[in-house]
Amino acid sequence: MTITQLTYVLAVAEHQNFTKAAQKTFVTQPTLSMQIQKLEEELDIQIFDRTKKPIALTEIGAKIVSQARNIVIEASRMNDIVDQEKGFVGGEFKLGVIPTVMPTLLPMFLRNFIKKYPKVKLKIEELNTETLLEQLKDGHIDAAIAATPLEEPTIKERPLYYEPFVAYVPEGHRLSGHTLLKNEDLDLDDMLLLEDGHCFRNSVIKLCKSSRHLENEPFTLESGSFETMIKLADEGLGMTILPYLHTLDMPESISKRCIHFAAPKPAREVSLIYPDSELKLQIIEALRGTITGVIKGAIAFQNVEIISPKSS
Amino acid sequence: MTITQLTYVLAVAEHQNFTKAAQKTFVTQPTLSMQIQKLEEELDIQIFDRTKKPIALTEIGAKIVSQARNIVIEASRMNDIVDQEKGFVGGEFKLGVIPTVMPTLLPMFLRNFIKKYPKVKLKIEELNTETLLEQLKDGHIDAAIAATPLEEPTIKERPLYYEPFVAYVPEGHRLSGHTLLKNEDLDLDDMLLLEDGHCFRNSVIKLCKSSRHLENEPFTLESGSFETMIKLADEGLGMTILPYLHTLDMPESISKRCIHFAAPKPAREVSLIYPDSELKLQIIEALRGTITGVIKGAIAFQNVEIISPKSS
DNA sequence: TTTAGTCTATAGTTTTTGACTATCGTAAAG
DNA sequence: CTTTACGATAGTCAAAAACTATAGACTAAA
Repeated sequence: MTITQLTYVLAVAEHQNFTKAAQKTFVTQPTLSMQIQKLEEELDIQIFDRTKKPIALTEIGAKIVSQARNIVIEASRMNDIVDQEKGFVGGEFKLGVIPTVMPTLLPMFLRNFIKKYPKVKLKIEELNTETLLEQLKDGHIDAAIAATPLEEPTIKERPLYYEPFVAYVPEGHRLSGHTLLKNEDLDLDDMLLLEDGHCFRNSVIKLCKSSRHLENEPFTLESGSFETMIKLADEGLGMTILPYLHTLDMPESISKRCIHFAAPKPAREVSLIYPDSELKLQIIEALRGTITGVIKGAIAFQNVEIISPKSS
Repeated sequence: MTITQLTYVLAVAEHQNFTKAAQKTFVTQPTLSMQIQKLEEELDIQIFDRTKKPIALTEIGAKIVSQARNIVIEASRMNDIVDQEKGFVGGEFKLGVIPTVMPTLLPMFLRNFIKKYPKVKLKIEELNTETLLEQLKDGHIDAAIAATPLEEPTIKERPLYYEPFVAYVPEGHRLSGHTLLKNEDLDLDDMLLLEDGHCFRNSVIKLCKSSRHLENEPFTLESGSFETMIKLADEGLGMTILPYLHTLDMPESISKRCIHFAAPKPAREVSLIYPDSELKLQIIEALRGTITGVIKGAIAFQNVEIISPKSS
């Protein structure tokens, strides 16, 4: 049994296809076939059921794969140890980011980060929280930025900052003219929401405690971007809630209609999350350091009330 | 990096000597030298400091070795998984046993065990608790039988049975003639103890709560075997405490001088202990099953008070 | 019912590497 | 100053891991 064989097994288990797995592991398909056969022979057990289409794991195969993953994770941690010792922070690093954080946070720290850690090949993907968690668990991404707390048992959370919610209230709206809002002022009925799948949507729904009817809305308008929602609000279709950082680079004409909440301000906790295998911890720490560094200038610590992103 | 290389590293780290490590891993010394060099080159780090005599780990080397151990343990667990699936219980298994349990428990279950699991090559060694724990931690033995609770963080305990203490009171002793004893009746002054290093000694000292002077005894007689202690007691040098199983195969002439304790009987907890890596768990389970099976016939469950073996 | 396409297994070959024997170099011990 | 102990190096061989080419099985479309 070799670590290489185990990575082959993991690749096949993931792609359910020898050919694709071979590409992903940068060997030819026969190589991969033979090595897996050899491992099966050595353990004297069938890992894959090749009669099924697509190829499937046998019962014992599933256990083998799970253990193989442990071994491969432990093995790759060896490099982490060495890197950490050398003070080297580099290599490929895949970061997932939720859509409502992506456009505001990224420009703030990315330049700093790649300057400070030029050897890290950062690959950033925009994904919703659900997909983020899946991909963290199966190792497709190394870490992610998401709204927390998520209370996932195998995922660790390191808070980065607390971002207050800000209300965007168009002219003529019943709340227009207020200087400070309270949670009780909100009503789901005239609230424009992000489309389903955004965790920010859940937070806003939670915020509107006075919600009368979560289902059976006669009609609702939902959009995928805050910019659209602001436009819809200006059309008189209601108000909306924005995360604070989104309000920073707005033209005066729009930002003047933003109303803050009274303390404790409702806010979302934005965290760096990663699997508890803690691979590439030195890069995760580097990311966290950079982000908290730049964010300090933008968000002063305030008296906040954290709104959980979890639905229900 | 291969698993083989890691086992070589572990062997060298353990023996602090390439030649011995090579013997233990069944390869020649140059093979081992080269593989370790190759690993050091791959990681671009020095694992061993070869200038020191005997050879020493570098600072980073110690971390590497620790992680190598993790990987090798996870790898060997792969076999466990396969064995468990096949219902196969076999292979070499090293069991440590404390001296005061060895002669009584072993004959009771050994025959049963090797009959039921003929493929297990059981290697049994008599060791004191301290050595037992060391060797469990560094993997020299797979499991052990010892008096518990030990409260070792990395060691798991599975109680096998509770063995009451029995007093051996020679003719003419102040307690002779009693039918039931109480803890308060005991006095360290006329108590014959096993020599230092036996955990049973600690238990007995704990049992004699009324001990006046743990140190500065004018003179004490200590022996390594219960048989000697019985003889010494018969010579009028005091009384002694025996574990219940020891009293079972005694001639009537001796057993008639054994006095039991009143409930709750002081007793020792005898457990199967093993590292929390839980390697060879299926053999450990097999052992536990066999022992608890045979012990049921010998020790009825009774109202007992557990005396910890830890010397406080 | 062919036929083309998709996948995995097999055959044959080359390259890599793990292991061996023999021997050297060096540092501590006699 | 030699001897011994121990790790490194050189050179060789065999096992094994990789590759290319292709066969065989199965699916789905013509």
